[in-house]
Amino acid sequence: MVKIGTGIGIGALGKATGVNIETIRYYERIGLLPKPDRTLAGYRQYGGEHLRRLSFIRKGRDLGFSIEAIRALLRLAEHPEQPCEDADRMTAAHLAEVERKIEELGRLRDALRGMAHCRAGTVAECRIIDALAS
Amino acid sequence: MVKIGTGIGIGALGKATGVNIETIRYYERIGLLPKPDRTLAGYRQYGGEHLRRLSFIRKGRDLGFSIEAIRALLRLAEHPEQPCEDADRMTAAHLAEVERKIEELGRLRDALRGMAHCRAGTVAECRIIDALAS
DNA sequence: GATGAGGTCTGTAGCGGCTACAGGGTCAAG
DNA sequence: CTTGACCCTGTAGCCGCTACAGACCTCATC
Repeated sequence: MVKIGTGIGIGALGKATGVNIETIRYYERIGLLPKPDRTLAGYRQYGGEHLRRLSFIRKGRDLGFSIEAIRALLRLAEHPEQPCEDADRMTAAHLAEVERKIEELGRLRDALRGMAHCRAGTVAECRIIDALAS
Repeated sequence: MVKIGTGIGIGALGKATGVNIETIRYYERIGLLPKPDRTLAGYRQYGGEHLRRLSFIRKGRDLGFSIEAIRALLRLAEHPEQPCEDADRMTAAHLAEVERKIEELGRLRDALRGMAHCRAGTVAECRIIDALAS
């Protein structure tokens, strides 16, 4: 291992953040995670800043924010003196979207519950098939 | 218009079923909807069977079934003498998946509600950014 | 018969957010 | 010196569409 400065490899970064290695490389490719230094052999070497940034991304993804939303939130986080209206607006919009999806899925669930557990016997009298075919 | 037999065009089929024209062609391409006859000019001509089948597909999609699930359900619907266990099992599995998603989104909603409506003022004290960065 | 508006055709590429290879290089331990 | 774990690049695939470009066809109107 040829070390240039101190840092961790992509595997360690992945373990530390819970992000798949391939995903980390993907984030680099789309410019979400800055390109790290490389060892002489060409291995990526990450530092604390990368770790923090990738954790941020991971948490944002876990909360369901889109990549573009996270990009915007990262830009905001880099400018602590700015007002946080934008972050608030984005979160509210995302929350509304999540609530909308919950309602939609709730309606779906009710529809599915209403037709499931068909004990008719054959497809000819099956309530499920019938619900779709009618 | 060169008519061969009687049938409706792709636009009329789309309107009748609420399915986008491009999507109809897509369904044909992936073998979900059988290839229709063509007029001499090469226009697709759909009949009642296509209409029924596409409605079935549409309803299945509205219920959130995957394309592959719908393919299986269509095969079932074509064999009315068979037992409908499979349809029941698929619906139950899908219902469970929908319920799982609802719970997951509920957790997401709670997390977002807990951090939203940040009135801190600047990003430096923003609860939203903080939640992601910490 | 010319024109224009709308419908339709094929083929291909793009979306989001990864994920999965193939085919190679690198490194440390035994 | 070999083994096995790690890492590299580049590309293609997943799902379910959607959006073109560039052509062709049909019909109503003048």
